[in-house]
Amino acid sequence: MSVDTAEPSEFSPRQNAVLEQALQLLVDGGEKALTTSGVARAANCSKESLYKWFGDRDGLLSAMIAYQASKVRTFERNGERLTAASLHDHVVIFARDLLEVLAGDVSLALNRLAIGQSNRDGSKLGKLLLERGRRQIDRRAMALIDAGKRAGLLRFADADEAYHTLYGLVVSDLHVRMLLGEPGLKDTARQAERAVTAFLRLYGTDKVLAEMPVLS
Amino acid sequence: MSVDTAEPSEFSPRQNAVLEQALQLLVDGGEKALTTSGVARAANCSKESLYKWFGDRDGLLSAMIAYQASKVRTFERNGERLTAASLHDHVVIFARDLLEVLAGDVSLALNRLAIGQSNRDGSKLGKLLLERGRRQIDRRAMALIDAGKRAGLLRFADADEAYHTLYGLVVSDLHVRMLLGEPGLKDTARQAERAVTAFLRLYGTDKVLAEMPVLS
DNA sequence: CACGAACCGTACCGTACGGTACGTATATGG
DNA sequence: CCATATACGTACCGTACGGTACGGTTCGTG
Repeated sequence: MSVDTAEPSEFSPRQNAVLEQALQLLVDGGEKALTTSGVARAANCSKESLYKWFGDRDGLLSAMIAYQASKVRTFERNGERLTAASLHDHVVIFARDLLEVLAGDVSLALNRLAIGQSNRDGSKLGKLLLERGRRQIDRRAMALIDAGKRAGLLRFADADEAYHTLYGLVVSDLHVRMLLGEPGLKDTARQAERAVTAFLRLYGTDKVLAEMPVLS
Repeated sequence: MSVDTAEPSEFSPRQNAVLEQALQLLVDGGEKALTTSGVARAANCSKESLYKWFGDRDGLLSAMIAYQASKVRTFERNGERLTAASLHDHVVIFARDLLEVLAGDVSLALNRLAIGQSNRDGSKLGKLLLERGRRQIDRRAMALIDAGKRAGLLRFADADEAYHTLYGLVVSDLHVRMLLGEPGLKDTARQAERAVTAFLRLYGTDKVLAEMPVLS
């Protein structure tokens, strides 16, 4: 396992601590609770410092996204040989991780924030969130899918298409429902298993299909 | 074709016109642009009337959702006999309609609004949006899927599970990306076709699979 | 015509936010 | 010991919003 190297802390430790407090505030009370005065009070810093460090409120929001993205690191698979069983397991683990990330407090809060602003700031935050937050997980999935293809376990023409199919099967409308505040959507395990079964049925080669339960 | 009977206009025509203006304002400028004064000005009505009709700002937002939901009516299939080809076509049409609805200006604006508020109002708007906005499309899809099963074209144990699979295949992460403001996601036709192909491959009986192109 | 209800336009109030300015404390470096 | 920089805390300003009050106007009804 090798961890991705992140640019070492875009911000100073003090600033990171402030951003942490800001995220906590956002998670607890939503965007409305995220006032510059509130952040300063919660983080024991001055508003003047906030504006010096982050420019303005939007800069603070961007910094929060960048900071959170820098915290979430995803591990690359090592190059061990894939079998039908281990591919299945890896994809299931990926699916669960994906659902877990999307269901996280901070992730939901930041997505809500970016979505709420997306039609008045030209979707600056949204772009940031997609680029910094999703690239990691996208790369991990693509690497996994590609490895499956090289091992003769998966078959597809367009890897991106296959990945988006997997994503849709795993997430369905869960993300939007969670963003809308629907409670009780935590049964990720079964959902992940079903999604992976369907994905392998669609893209698996005979080697994989042979080990799957028959359609009853 | 029979149109669903909607409770005839929860609001007066004048109020509907006001809500229409409010929606326009929301679409154009986001939540921040949706001020009570702005709505009153745009709709040529008084703030006092707004508060008399809708109680407070939240009541106005709820009314906007209810009004929009009352506008979107979906048609029920008539009971003609389904064949493999017509099932395919109907599902494709459904998929396209679904993407078209989700990509609509007003739909996106209302979803953004509800999501933005969902962690400070106990997700009242979110619940409303899911209940009033989604039930129609859900029912249409369930009816279609059920008809497919009765015609011996589809096979599944849990219709809800099958529907969510279809939804995920069709929408993938498109909805969230659109909510985040990502531009250029309008190639719905191909996306719908691919999704339906995958869905039928997963849930179609031999009658359906026989008419599908082989996996190359 | 007279009366009342509904409604419009505007002015107003309290509040809370984003952003700025200032006085003070702490720390670093010569 | 002084000088400079950094940051804290507080007070302040302008603005804009949600919500209310009020006078004037339209319109339906007896």
